[in-house]
Amino acid sequence: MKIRLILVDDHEVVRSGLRMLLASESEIEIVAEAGSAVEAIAAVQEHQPDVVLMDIGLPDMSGIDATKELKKTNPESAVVALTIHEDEEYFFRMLEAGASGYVPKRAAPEELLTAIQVAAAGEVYLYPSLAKLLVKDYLVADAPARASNELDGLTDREQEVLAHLADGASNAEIGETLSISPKTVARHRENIMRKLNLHSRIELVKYAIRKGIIRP
Amino acid sequence: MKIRLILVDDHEVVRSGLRMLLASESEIEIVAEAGSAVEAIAAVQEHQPDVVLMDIGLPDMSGIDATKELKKTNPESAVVALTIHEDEEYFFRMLEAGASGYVPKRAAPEELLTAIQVAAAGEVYLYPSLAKLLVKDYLVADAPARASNELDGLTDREQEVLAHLADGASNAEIGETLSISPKTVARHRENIMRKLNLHSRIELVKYAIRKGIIRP
DNA sequence: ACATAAATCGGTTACTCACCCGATTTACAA
DNA sequence: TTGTAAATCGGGTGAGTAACCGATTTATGT
Repeated sequence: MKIRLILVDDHEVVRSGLRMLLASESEIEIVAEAGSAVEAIAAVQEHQPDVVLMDIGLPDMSGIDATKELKKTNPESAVVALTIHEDEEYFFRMLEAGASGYVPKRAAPEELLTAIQVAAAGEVYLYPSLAKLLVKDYLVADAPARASNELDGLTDREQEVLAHLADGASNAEIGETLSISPKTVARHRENIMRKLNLHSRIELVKYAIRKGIIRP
Repeated sequence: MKIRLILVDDHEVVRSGLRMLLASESEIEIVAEAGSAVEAIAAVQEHQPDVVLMDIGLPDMSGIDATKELKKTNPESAVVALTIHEDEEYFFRMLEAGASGYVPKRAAPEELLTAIQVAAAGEVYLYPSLAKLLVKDYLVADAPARASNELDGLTDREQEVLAHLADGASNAEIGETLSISPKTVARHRENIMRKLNLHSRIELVKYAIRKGIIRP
């Protein structure tokens, strides 16, 4: 079963180069080409390819927006970005648009072939320098959740009360669920606020979200 | 400049197989081997390799914890996980431990070589099925930020007031900064709460964080 | 010209909050 | 044994909140 592919790039020379390169691969069949975003969208709807090799710098619309359009009508067609851009910005926006692969034009030809095969198989190919960016993003994004467990000297009971406070419960409600007096809850709250140097329930909520105690 | 590598796996046969495979690559030099986590940590401190090829299922300590230890003392040594596990769980925990690559044992030998070279170059190699997991995680994690801009019919002024409310300001403070009566601020707050079906400032804070209006 | 929405201002009321004061019991460590 | 810390309970006060009621002015559009 051949991989049915559409080439999208506004430069004829680039397309012919890619055609030559990919023609040597018997697994790949180029069913159409496009020099603009609108041509690409039309070609995809007509041919329903397995993979779309998408440039980002197109004359009429960015490859990112083109990919979003494609994914609306033909979500089964995998999109591989092939571009000169190696910035964080373009990379992440292409992922959000629904791309299954991202390969800079400076990459080795074998890497492009790999990316196409991977995308056709429903997986994701990330060029190493960009994989690094994504991992970095993952680590900083989930950092707060992992940075918890150090709750600045709060006792067990205080942490328990904090969880309910941040959830939006009143002193009375918390007292009921924990089977203690609302005044005791208020006392715990005072101690929490003093220890954390916070002065309102809203600051408590933000603190709890930062520490991963509750979700927004 | 050869890539100096340490093999970590508790099965002698696996190590000898990898030794054979990697010996054929002139770029790679195996400087040590280890059959357990403690051996691995000692070997890394002694040889300071460019890359550590790390199994996860070790007898004394998991490869994940071993990687964490390694990264504390020798952060320059890149770790590539080579394992039978393809679960989300192990993969993400290995990333958090500081791995620069993750290759399942079922992968093709060339992919392992690529991963080692990529890791030695300071980049990150992700096997496609796992890259897909990471991209998926990225898309769901950042979904709230992108889901904003649709602020459920709030007027400009209401959004402005909401931002200050979620920041923790009182009606009086907001009135001062916006040069309007605190009663007007309260009125805006009422309208906001009715439109969003929220009933406390704390819920407003969580809403604002979900929508990306403020940071926790 | 009339309707609609937005933005503004005022009053009232029950409730909660944040902060202060006091206290006892329990438990664990110096 | 004598602290110290944690957890519990209570009173009091001024400020703020959430919820209703009312109103006017100013656009914007039909």
